[in-house]
Amino acid sequence: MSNSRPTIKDIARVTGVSVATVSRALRNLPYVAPATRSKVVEAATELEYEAHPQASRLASGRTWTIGVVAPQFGTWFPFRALGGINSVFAKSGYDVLVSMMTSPGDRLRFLRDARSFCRRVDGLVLIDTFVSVEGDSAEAFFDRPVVAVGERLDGASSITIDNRLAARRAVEHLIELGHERIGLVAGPHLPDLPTPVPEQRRLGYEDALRAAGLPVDPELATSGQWTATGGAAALSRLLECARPPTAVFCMSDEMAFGVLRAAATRGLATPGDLSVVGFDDHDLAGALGLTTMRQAVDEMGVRAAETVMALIDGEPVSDITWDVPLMVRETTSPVG
Amino acid sequence: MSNSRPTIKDIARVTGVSVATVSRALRNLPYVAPATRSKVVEAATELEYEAHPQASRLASGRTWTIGVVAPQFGTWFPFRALGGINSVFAKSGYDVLVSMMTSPGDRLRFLRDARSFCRRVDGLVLIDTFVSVEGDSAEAFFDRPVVAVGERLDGASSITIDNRLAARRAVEHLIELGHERIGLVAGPHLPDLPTPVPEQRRLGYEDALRAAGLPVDPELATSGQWTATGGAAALSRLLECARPPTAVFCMSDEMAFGVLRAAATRGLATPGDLSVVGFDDHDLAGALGLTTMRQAVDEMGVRAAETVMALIDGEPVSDITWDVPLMVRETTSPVG
DNA sequence: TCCAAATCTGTAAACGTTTGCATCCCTGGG
DNA sequence: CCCAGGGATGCAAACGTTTACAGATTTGGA
Repeated sequence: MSNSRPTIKDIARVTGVSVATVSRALRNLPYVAPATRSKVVEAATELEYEAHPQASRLASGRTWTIGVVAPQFGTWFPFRALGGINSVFAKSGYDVLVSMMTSPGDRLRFLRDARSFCRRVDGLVLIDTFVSVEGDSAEAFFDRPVVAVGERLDGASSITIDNRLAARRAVEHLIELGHERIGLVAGPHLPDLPTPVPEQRRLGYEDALRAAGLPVDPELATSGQWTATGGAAALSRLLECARPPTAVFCMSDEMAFGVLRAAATRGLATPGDLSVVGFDDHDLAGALGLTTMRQAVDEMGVRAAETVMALIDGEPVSDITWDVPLMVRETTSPVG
Repeated sequence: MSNSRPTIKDIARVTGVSVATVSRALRNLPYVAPATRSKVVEAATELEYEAHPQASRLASGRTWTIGVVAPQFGTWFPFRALGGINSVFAKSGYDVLVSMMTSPGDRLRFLRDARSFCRRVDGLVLIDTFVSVEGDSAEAFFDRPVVAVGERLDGASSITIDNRLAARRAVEHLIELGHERIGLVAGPHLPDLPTPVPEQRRLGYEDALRAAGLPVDPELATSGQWTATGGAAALSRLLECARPPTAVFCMSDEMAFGVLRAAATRGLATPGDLSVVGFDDHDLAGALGLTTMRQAVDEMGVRAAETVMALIDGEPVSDITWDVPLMVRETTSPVG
């Protein structure tokens, strides 16, 4: 009659043991006789039994679910990270619950909903959210282990990069090639997205210049709005300078793509007339030959997933700084 | 003492009614006196009560969760769709559980795990998965309402585009500009990803040529591997023809980006020497000035989300074909 | 005034697990 | 031979809701 799925009771009846023993046998708990265990396992496979997720979650308190919070507005970074995160959890038996913030302002909505969101998950991965948890530590506020990728958060493990150092390295690469007028295409500091990232990268840019004894010319720094279109516009502005740059450092690859495009439409050769270095190692960077700083986002995602599982298992909070290697490709060359 | 979250019993005790009444009051069920309801609601907000998700799921059978299955290998399309889907569910109180397929071969793993995955969700959105459900209809197999985006599935609602017609329109655009030698940069038909998409787009390409009385020259069709790098290589091959094309149609924007890049490094002007039209309207297409066929993925995602909710509410299966408008930008011009 | 229907509320049984505790059995050391 | 201790199992109480059912109360029409 009932073609619905078998319950633990069915297995118990078929094998002639109690539900408690079935439960223990199937979860590999100790104190189950080998013979009993195999009998139970056999019956379970036979009947295609699988524990009812909601029931076992209610009883055990474990949800076997990880919440991932990501911004929807930056498309490339979070998706890549999500891929890395997912690949780990798929193997480990965790479900992945995603919550996306559709606009920077959504951070507020998220914080308001956070407590109810948290009840559904055993742990949390925050990607580039830049939520600030007033007072409380993250773990206390969310009542769950938290790992943040791309940002640092009190009471949470974090997977970050050294934005300042990476930016400095990018600019040093240009300096080593002999460039002295180096433009900066910056991501703006959005008023409702309190990220220190653009500031850090700007400082790294200035670090490199100063260390080389070069002047920091404010005329050479302009905003690219974090978009390719904005990057194109930024280059136009830079080229109108009295002494235009021979190279530019862009805070993101997307902006660099815009710069590349704008240069091409103006008949400027890259890297002949203009060297360009980006930041991210976007999916398309390799194919388009863009020299850039590689942020290995998928690997960071993998690490984030492993870290949150470690936290759940009781290991202490940790901070990891990921390396950002320079990928030299075809958009940078000696000045000339 | 206990600082744990309040349960429905606490509300019942505080307000002096039974748990049943509390449950009914908070879920806006009928047969609750207005005075009682407001008293309960007040107490609930006061105590910051929120129903324990696992408990209510166990009791009601509703999970208030939607499963989204997406390929991880095509980065742009699924992430955009996920964004659209999420924006709807965030408002509707559904959680979004994602499962990503890390390789085309993962479709098999997914099918194996599908039944257990399904128990956690009320409905399913499949993005470009091309799973084939032997025999059963999708709804019967998954035991849940299903909507497929980018593909058609028996027993599921679907949100698709007319790939053949869209490709035809793209090529017609080139023909109208006077081009007669039109190359095709195709996505290959992967052996373990049974998608009809590349075949359909190829047919559309041929439709347009034939309708205009132009020959279909097999030398002008080559594979771009669905990647920018592959697109660049594809153009090299096309240019080695005895009579190279004056225009190319690419089955994806990513491949088109590669073509654009390869043209530039060869000193070919776009669109002066080579017109290019892509397919997708990738995030970067606008900024790079690529003429392309616009697949409004986020809107399709929104529609998919609405459709799965409709299915859950008992509405019948439906098929929607989404329009794919031509976005004329700066990579196509009259043959010269 | 009376009765049926409609509205409101409570009791208690699900939902399908997990787990603390008690029990029984077996083994081995003294 | 006895007893301690641990392995193996079962019983039954959670876990925190939802919901069928049954009373209780109110309403309205005759």
